[in-house]
Amino acid sequence: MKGYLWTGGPGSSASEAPPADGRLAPWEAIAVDAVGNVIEFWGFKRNQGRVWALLYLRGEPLTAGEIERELDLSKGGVSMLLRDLERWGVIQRVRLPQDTVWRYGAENDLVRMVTHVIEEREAGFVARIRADLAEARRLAETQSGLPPDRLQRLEKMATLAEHVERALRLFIKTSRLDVSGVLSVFRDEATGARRGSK
Amino acid sequence: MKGYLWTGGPGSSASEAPPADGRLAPWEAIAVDAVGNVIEFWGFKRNQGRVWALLYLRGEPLTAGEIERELDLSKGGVSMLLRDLERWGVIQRVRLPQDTVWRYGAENDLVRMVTHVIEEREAGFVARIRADLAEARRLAETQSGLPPDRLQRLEKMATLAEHVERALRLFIKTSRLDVSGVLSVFRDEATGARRGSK
DNA sequence: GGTGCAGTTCAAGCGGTCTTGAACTATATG
DNA sequence: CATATAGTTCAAGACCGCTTGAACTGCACC
Repeated sequence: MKGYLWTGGPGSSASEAPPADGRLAPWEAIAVDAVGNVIEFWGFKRNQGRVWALLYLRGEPLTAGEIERELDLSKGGVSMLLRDLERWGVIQRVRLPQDTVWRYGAENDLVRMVTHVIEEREAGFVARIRADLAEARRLAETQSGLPPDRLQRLEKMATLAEHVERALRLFIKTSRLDVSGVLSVFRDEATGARRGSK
Repeated sequence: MKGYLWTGGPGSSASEAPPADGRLAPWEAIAVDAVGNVIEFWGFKRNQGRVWALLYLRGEPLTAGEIERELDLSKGGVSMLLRDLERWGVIQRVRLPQDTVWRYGAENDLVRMVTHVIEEREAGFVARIRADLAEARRLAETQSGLPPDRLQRLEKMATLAEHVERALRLFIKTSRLDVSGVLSVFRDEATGARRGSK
């Protein structure tokens, strides 16, 4: 997640999508890219978001080949993306009765996955920072001729880090709660729809 | 902000710093790198964080040359980093009375800067996503033969986006409040210390 | 067993940002 | 004015993750 999120001009980012392949409807392309942008913003791959979004919007499971064509991705790429998404539990691999090929359907817990991964990532990251600052403090304290104000500033740094950490935790908890309401709605309708179709 | 934050092994990230230049004390190197990691995590350049941290820890203004040596950076790089930091108001350029060269001192509003930039970035980003999803919905509605459940899923997507947005806003507000207390302490002590020294 | 298609793996290339280092400008000093 | 040092700019290249595409595996069907 870097500045390149903003390098695009005033125009809508989605409209920059290359007019590549075959069937993807314009409104689908826009929605799919929007999700792709969000997911990239959160530190995942853009195409992971796009694949999930396509599967979610379609409502019924697609084959790898279909995904490949719709999103104009390479065979190998699709394989890896699907593996990641499946491992994280945001898509499901199904084999329909009289069918010989795997199909992939969207689960609805994208948000749960994002918060989960973020939580894990953030927690580990923050822990490392804390450990580093603690180590620095330990080393600094053993130094004999160190001016006291320097040590003080180091300690303030550590304090600040702790507060940021608390804020982060709170955010994750809050966003989870906030989103879970929406999620349940998601779940109810969407699974019903998928079961109903095809 | 990407996965490369985690590619480092189990060891502390700070300890991987190359044993390059001259004077930087070990505890300083660790603290400086820790801040660098945080700042990179938030979408800035690692070295921007390292420069600020060095200036903050030292308490008194340094010259560009000193920074260059301490952090083992190139002349040109230091110049650009300092310009960025100054523009954002997190360091201050000062010329001491009987001195001919510029020196740079840390301001204490690093956090204010981070939340500010994040706020701006996030707001613009979220707005774009919303616009894209709205556009997609508009297009989808004009389609005649579209199954109603598809449209429904698109709408749910938009709803979800709004909720995430709300959560984000809340986070920024909260973290600001939470951190402002710490900040004031920072300000009091640190400016005093800087004024007192040299 | 042979053929064809679905799916996986991974080295190589691409596209992006960050850093470097040399040329250039500005400023102080003899 | 000449010289030296501080500071800026920017093209070239380092660096790094993502995607591609070809080789490979697995499986079904003839």
